[in-house]
Amino acid sequence: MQSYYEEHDRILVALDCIIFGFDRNGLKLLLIKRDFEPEKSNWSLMGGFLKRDESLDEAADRILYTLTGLEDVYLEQLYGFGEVDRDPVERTVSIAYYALINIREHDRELLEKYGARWFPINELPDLIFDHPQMVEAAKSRLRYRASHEPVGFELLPEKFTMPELQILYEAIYETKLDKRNFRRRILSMDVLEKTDEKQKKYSKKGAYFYTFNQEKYRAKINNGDSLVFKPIKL
Amino acid sequence: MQSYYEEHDRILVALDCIIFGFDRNGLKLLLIKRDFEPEKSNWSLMGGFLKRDESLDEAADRILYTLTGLEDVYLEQLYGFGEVDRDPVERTVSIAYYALINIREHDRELLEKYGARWFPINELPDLIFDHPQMVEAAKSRLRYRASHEPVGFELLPEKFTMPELQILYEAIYETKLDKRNFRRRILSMDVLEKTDEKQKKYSKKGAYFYTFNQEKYRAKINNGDSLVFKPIKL
DNA sequence: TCAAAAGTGTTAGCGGTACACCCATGG
DNA sequence: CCATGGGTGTACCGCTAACACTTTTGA
Repeated sequence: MQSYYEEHDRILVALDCIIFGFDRNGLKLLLIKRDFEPEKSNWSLMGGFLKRDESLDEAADRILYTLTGLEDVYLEQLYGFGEVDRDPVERTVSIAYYALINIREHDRELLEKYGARWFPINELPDLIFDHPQMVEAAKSRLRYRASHEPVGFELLPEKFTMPELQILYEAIYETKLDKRNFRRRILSMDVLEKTDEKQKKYSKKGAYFYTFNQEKYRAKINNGDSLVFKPIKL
Repeated sequence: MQSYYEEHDRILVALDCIIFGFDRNGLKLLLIKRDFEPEKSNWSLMGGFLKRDESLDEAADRILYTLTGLEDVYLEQLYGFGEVDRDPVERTVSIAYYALINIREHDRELLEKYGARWFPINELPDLIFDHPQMVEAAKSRLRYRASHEPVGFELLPEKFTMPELQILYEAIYETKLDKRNFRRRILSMDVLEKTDEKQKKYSKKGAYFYTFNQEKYRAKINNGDSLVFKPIKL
């Protein structure tokens, strides 16, 4: 009975990406200047439409790649936004994804091409449609994830210092954390490797670089060592 | 530039509902016998297609109402499933929702009409398409929600006993809990009202009925009394 | 009177949190 | 030599988890 399928509405399925980055000044979001009507030249999340021959995840990857030139980055589906009037032109459903990328590693030319800019998370411009809701949902999901899994490292370069990691967590949770307790907690997870190198850019003493040992983490998880990453106080 | 929209693919958007119920024998899922091809007469989640003039939430409400005759029940969006070949007939994206309903309150005639049946959560028949994944996702979401918010009460009648509530939590977490610790924890939330009535069906002594005080709960939340419902050990 | 489920308190150990001083170095 | 940020240890408190007996009453 193919006809059961045929009598229903076909709808535009969009994808929108909330792209997080981080530097020592805090969390950032990558936004673009929309280059078509309506809302042309207003700030928007990077988005696109789902093609018939690609999965939702593939489409999200493609859209992120189009803007940043990055592949294999952390990308997680967030929520489906489907109010009838969310797009004034035509009925669309949008599946929002959020991405965590290393803010230093993206293709500057592409960013320019799309009129993209990094905005501090607390100084966002007005966004089109329901994009502000999407951003809120993404912030909240990021907080949840970061307290249960080591996603924070996706936002940092390969080598990072404890003070940097702490600044990141403070930015995600919008709170101050105690230096000693933070270090203890993170190190007790036993998935960081201390290097001998020091970061001397931001202090005279210098801070040791650490790396995240992904294999060690996976091994723990597979061992059933549940809850390696304990929730961090809000 | 309307044409920017026009050049893209329109796709069938489906919705599927994972419907949870509960009785003293455990968690149940409401499944239907699919009545059209393909996979006709195989077990399936209750589903339907999104109409152009309704939001995703409205569509999910409608689909749930169609099967159960219930309105205003707990219904939360779960995840968007969008593999290219998830439906062999035509490309569809399905947004899964899960519902928590009181297993005693649904329209038996409707259930019969759709060939629906309650299955114990651990004795599900083979399900079509990617529905097994959807069920797994729903179980995991339910566990998360139940440890952070008082959603468990959605699955119980207005009046319920402590032993019943405990059985429910044990079913959700698939674990045994200590009676004394459980009661203390639940009562410390201070949102249950003890009644003078006793449930005498299941024991000679009888167990007191309690009711959930929704207003008290909301008041607490609005007061910023965060984390009223402490996570329950896995 | 006894079987079966309901109800009730205490304690020990662990983990979270608060807290203050020394270290290394470049300017 | 001093200013700046990096690095370290301890003590208390509260919460979690472990644990066993009494109560009620229908059969």
